[in-house]
Amino acid sequence: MAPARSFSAAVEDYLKAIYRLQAEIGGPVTTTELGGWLGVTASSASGMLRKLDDLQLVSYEPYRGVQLSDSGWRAALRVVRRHRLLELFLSETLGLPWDRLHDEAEKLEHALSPGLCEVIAARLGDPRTDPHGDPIPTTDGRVIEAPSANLGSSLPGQRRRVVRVSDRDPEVLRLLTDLGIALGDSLHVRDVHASGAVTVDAGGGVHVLDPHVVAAIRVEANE
Amino acid sequence: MAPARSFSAAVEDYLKAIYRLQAEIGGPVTTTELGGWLGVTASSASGMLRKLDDLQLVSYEPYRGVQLSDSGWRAALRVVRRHRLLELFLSETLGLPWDRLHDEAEKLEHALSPGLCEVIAARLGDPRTDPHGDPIPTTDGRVIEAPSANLGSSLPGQRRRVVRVSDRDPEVLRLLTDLGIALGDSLHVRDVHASGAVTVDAGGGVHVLDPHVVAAIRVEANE
DNA sequence: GGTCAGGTTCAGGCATGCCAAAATTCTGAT
DNA sequence: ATCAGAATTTTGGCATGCCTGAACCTGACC
Repeated sequence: MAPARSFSAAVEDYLKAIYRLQAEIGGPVTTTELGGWLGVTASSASGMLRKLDDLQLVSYEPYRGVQLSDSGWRAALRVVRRHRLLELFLSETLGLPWDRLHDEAEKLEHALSPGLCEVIAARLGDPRTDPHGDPIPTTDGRVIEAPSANLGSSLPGQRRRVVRVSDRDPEVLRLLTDLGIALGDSLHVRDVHASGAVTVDAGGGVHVLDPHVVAAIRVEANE
Repeated sequence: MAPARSFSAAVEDYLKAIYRLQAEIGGPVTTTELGGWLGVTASSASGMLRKLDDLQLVSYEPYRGVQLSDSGWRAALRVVRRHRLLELFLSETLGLPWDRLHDEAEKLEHALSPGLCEVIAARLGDPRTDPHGDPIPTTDGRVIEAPSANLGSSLPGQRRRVVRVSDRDPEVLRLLTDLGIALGDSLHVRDVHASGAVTVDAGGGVHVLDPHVVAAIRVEANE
């Protein structure tokens, strides 16, 4: 079994970012993408990537992009697990609205000990998903991604259930709250515009969701 | 009203340590004491003190010791508030035993946003004391210290109630748990030894508490 | 094989820590 | 009361981690 050392907050943030970007674009992650995502310059990212490579957390070919190594992958999942458990914990125990969960968890996750993390998990009944529908990795490093599709790939007339919403942009989450759209809700797709906007009937009313919002919403794969 | 900036974890730790030591010894705090408390060399502490003085958080006379300034005092109380609320929160929501609270809170306190802190406070019903009996400072910077005395200053024959136990040493807390002594319990003082040890009847049995343990226990001032 | 967007390296900044050496204050003996 | 040695404190030099901007490479494409 891996030593499961603990890493600096910066290292954890990089690992998590690489994990997320890699999943999103399905291939090696670019220095600039990474820096952009983390809000640091490309030169900072480049420097850190060399370090992560030395630590064997990523495999990094200069000028070619990065990918998580096996141990980097496991380390990233540990951080993601902490993050998502914290989001759920804050939501359950404090009733924090979902648009505030991400930022708070982002800060706390680096200070959460593995021991306390598991106490929280146990208390929550070893949950599988967080309040945004994101799967919570297990302690032994598995993630069960329920198949889902972008709302934008829906066709007019379809009825789709919201199964996952990106926690990255609080604005979007607040908007959805205001529109009365929550996780698990069923949306009737009325129209898919060329611009990427989608018109949906959410039960409470008909709304035009702009592309930015559409991109944040994932729906069940079929039905 | 003060700007209430936010400080680095290191700065917060120094402020909290100065706050605590100042209260304990009732006067300016020494560089070496501070370093010892924080597990850092005196030279590191000295360097930080100059910085804190520049930030106007302390008044620092080289070679003469430090004292918190007004704004340093308020900043320290904010950290203490976060720490103690977290301890209570972890205890209430997770049932974490009191010997594990301090260390977890110590790490989390630097990552807890003011907003979330107040959500927690509200959820707990704006409590006044934490699980060790330490008073929780209010948002406007007041601390109500209930009068209490060291267990060691008791006299044989007295009956004293445990109102506060130092959270600094988990060992002591575990020992007390094992002996069945908890906050609020009544102790019958049997004997006070020259060594500083105290023999008590705790209801569940008679125990000789060594000076280290005695020093951690505070009892109600009178009865 | 030149161009240029993207990537890397270099020099340097800030925060914090350490050790060793210098400075200061304290203490106890005369 | 004084002063030498002990104890404490500060300073200076250096290390690490992470960041930045500027200058310099690379490699993919025309």
